[in-house]
Amino acid sequence: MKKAERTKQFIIEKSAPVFNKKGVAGTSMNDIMEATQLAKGGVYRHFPSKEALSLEVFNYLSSLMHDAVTGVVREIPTAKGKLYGLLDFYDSRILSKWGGCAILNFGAEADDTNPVMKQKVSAAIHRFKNRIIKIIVDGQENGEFSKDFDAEQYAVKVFTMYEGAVLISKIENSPEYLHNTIAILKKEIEPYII
Amino acid sequence: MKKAERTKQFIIEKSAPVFNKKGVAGTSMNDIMEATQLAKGGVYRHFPSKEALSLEVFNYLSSLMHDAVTGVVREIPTAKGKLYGLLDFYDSRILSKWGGCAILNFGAEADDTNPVMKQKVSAAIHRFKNRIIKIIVDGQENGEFSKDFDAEQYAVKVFTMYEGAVLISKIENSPEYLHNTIAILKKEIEPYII
DNA sequence: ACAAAAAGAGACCAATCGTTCACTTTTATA
DNA sequence: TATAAAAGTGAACGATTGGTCTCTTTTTGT
Repeated sequence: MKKAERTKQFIIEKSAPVFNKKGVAGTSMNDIMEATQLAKGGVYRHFPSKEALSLEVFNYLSSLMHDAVTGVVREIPTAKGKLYGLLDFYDSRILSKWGGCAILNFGAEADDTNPVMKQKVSAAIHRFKNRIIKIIVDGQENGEFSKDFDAEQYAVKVFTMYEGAVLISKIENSPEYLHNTIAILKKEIEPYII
Repeated sequence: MKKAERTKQFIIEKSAPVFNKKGVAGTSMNDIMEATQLAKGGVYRHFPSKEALSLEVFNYLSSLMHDAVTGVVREIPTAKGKLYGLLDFYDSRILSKWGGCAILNFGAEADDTNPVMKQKVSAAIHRFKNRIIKIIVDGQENGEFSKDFDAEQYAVKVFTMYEGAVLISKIENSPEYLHNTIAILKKEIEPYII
């Protein structure tokens, strides 16, 4: 009863980079077998279908990222510090290692074909956005940021520029695009710091 | 001799929205047969493989967009007008009809798996970027824009925000994200207008 | 340590994949 | 309009797809 849970998680973790790099349609169950070193029966005992596995993989990747940012941000007391820390985190981690941003990869594939996945990506975007909004609003309430700092607008800007920067950085093989983009996003906070 | 060329182009045009929506791995030759109403032999006479077709489809979509923007921009005399016209075009056209931005769709799928496609996407990004840079530099040379308008930085910003905005607009089913993003990009030109 | 239950192995399945090819139909040329 | 060349058809190919099922192995509770 405990082994099952462990193996299920193991499969998710080993499959995650495969799905993230090759896409759901581009990943075969043989790829999963190879990544997990399990036979088919071993995988299908824990997941009813490839699609079900792919959904849990997106949940895993999405939560992994979200929790990591949460951990970084929690250690920082000020709203301004949280915002910079969050941006620095997005600058450093994601690229290359696991095949880029899951929201970008799964989102671009799912938007016209997979409503269930699409909704999960939508939820992940909302978490991404809402965390930034909350940090800014908190900062406004305790006097760190001026009231004319448009939290919603800035949050969307971080999302769009970040996703676009991940895309161009990966295609051009140059992390500098992401790095410069983060630098710009940081600079744009300054006018609103009190 | 002329029929062949016409049919080849016909196949590319009918396949384009299919590949753009479902992805290369997610599109089967049966999908292409259905979209073109041709039999398998009819398709394979003009393309040696599905991959070859997908590459020509990306070229087509990429050029289609580029040429359309070129057409819009050419009609406008001033650099400032060209820049606004270009942004307005990106705001109005792309979404929904053919399944979003080809650079985003093909790029996100290809970056970790398909070096040939990846290079084509890279070339498309360069064209996107270089056109914006040229407009700005021309505007600086004829005194429309101030010299401290960072052309490269702004061009990358347009790219990243545009691609990110297309992604969030499609996932959230709300074109307003793209619309607001374009509005922000327009506003950010103002300080540099002489 | 033992028996019952859970987990994993892997042969097997029908369906679909991308691709080929012998053939028929259409097109272009004279 | 006759004919050669080009274009398109569709059955068939082996490989691979996602998924099932029976059987063996491992884990678990006592």
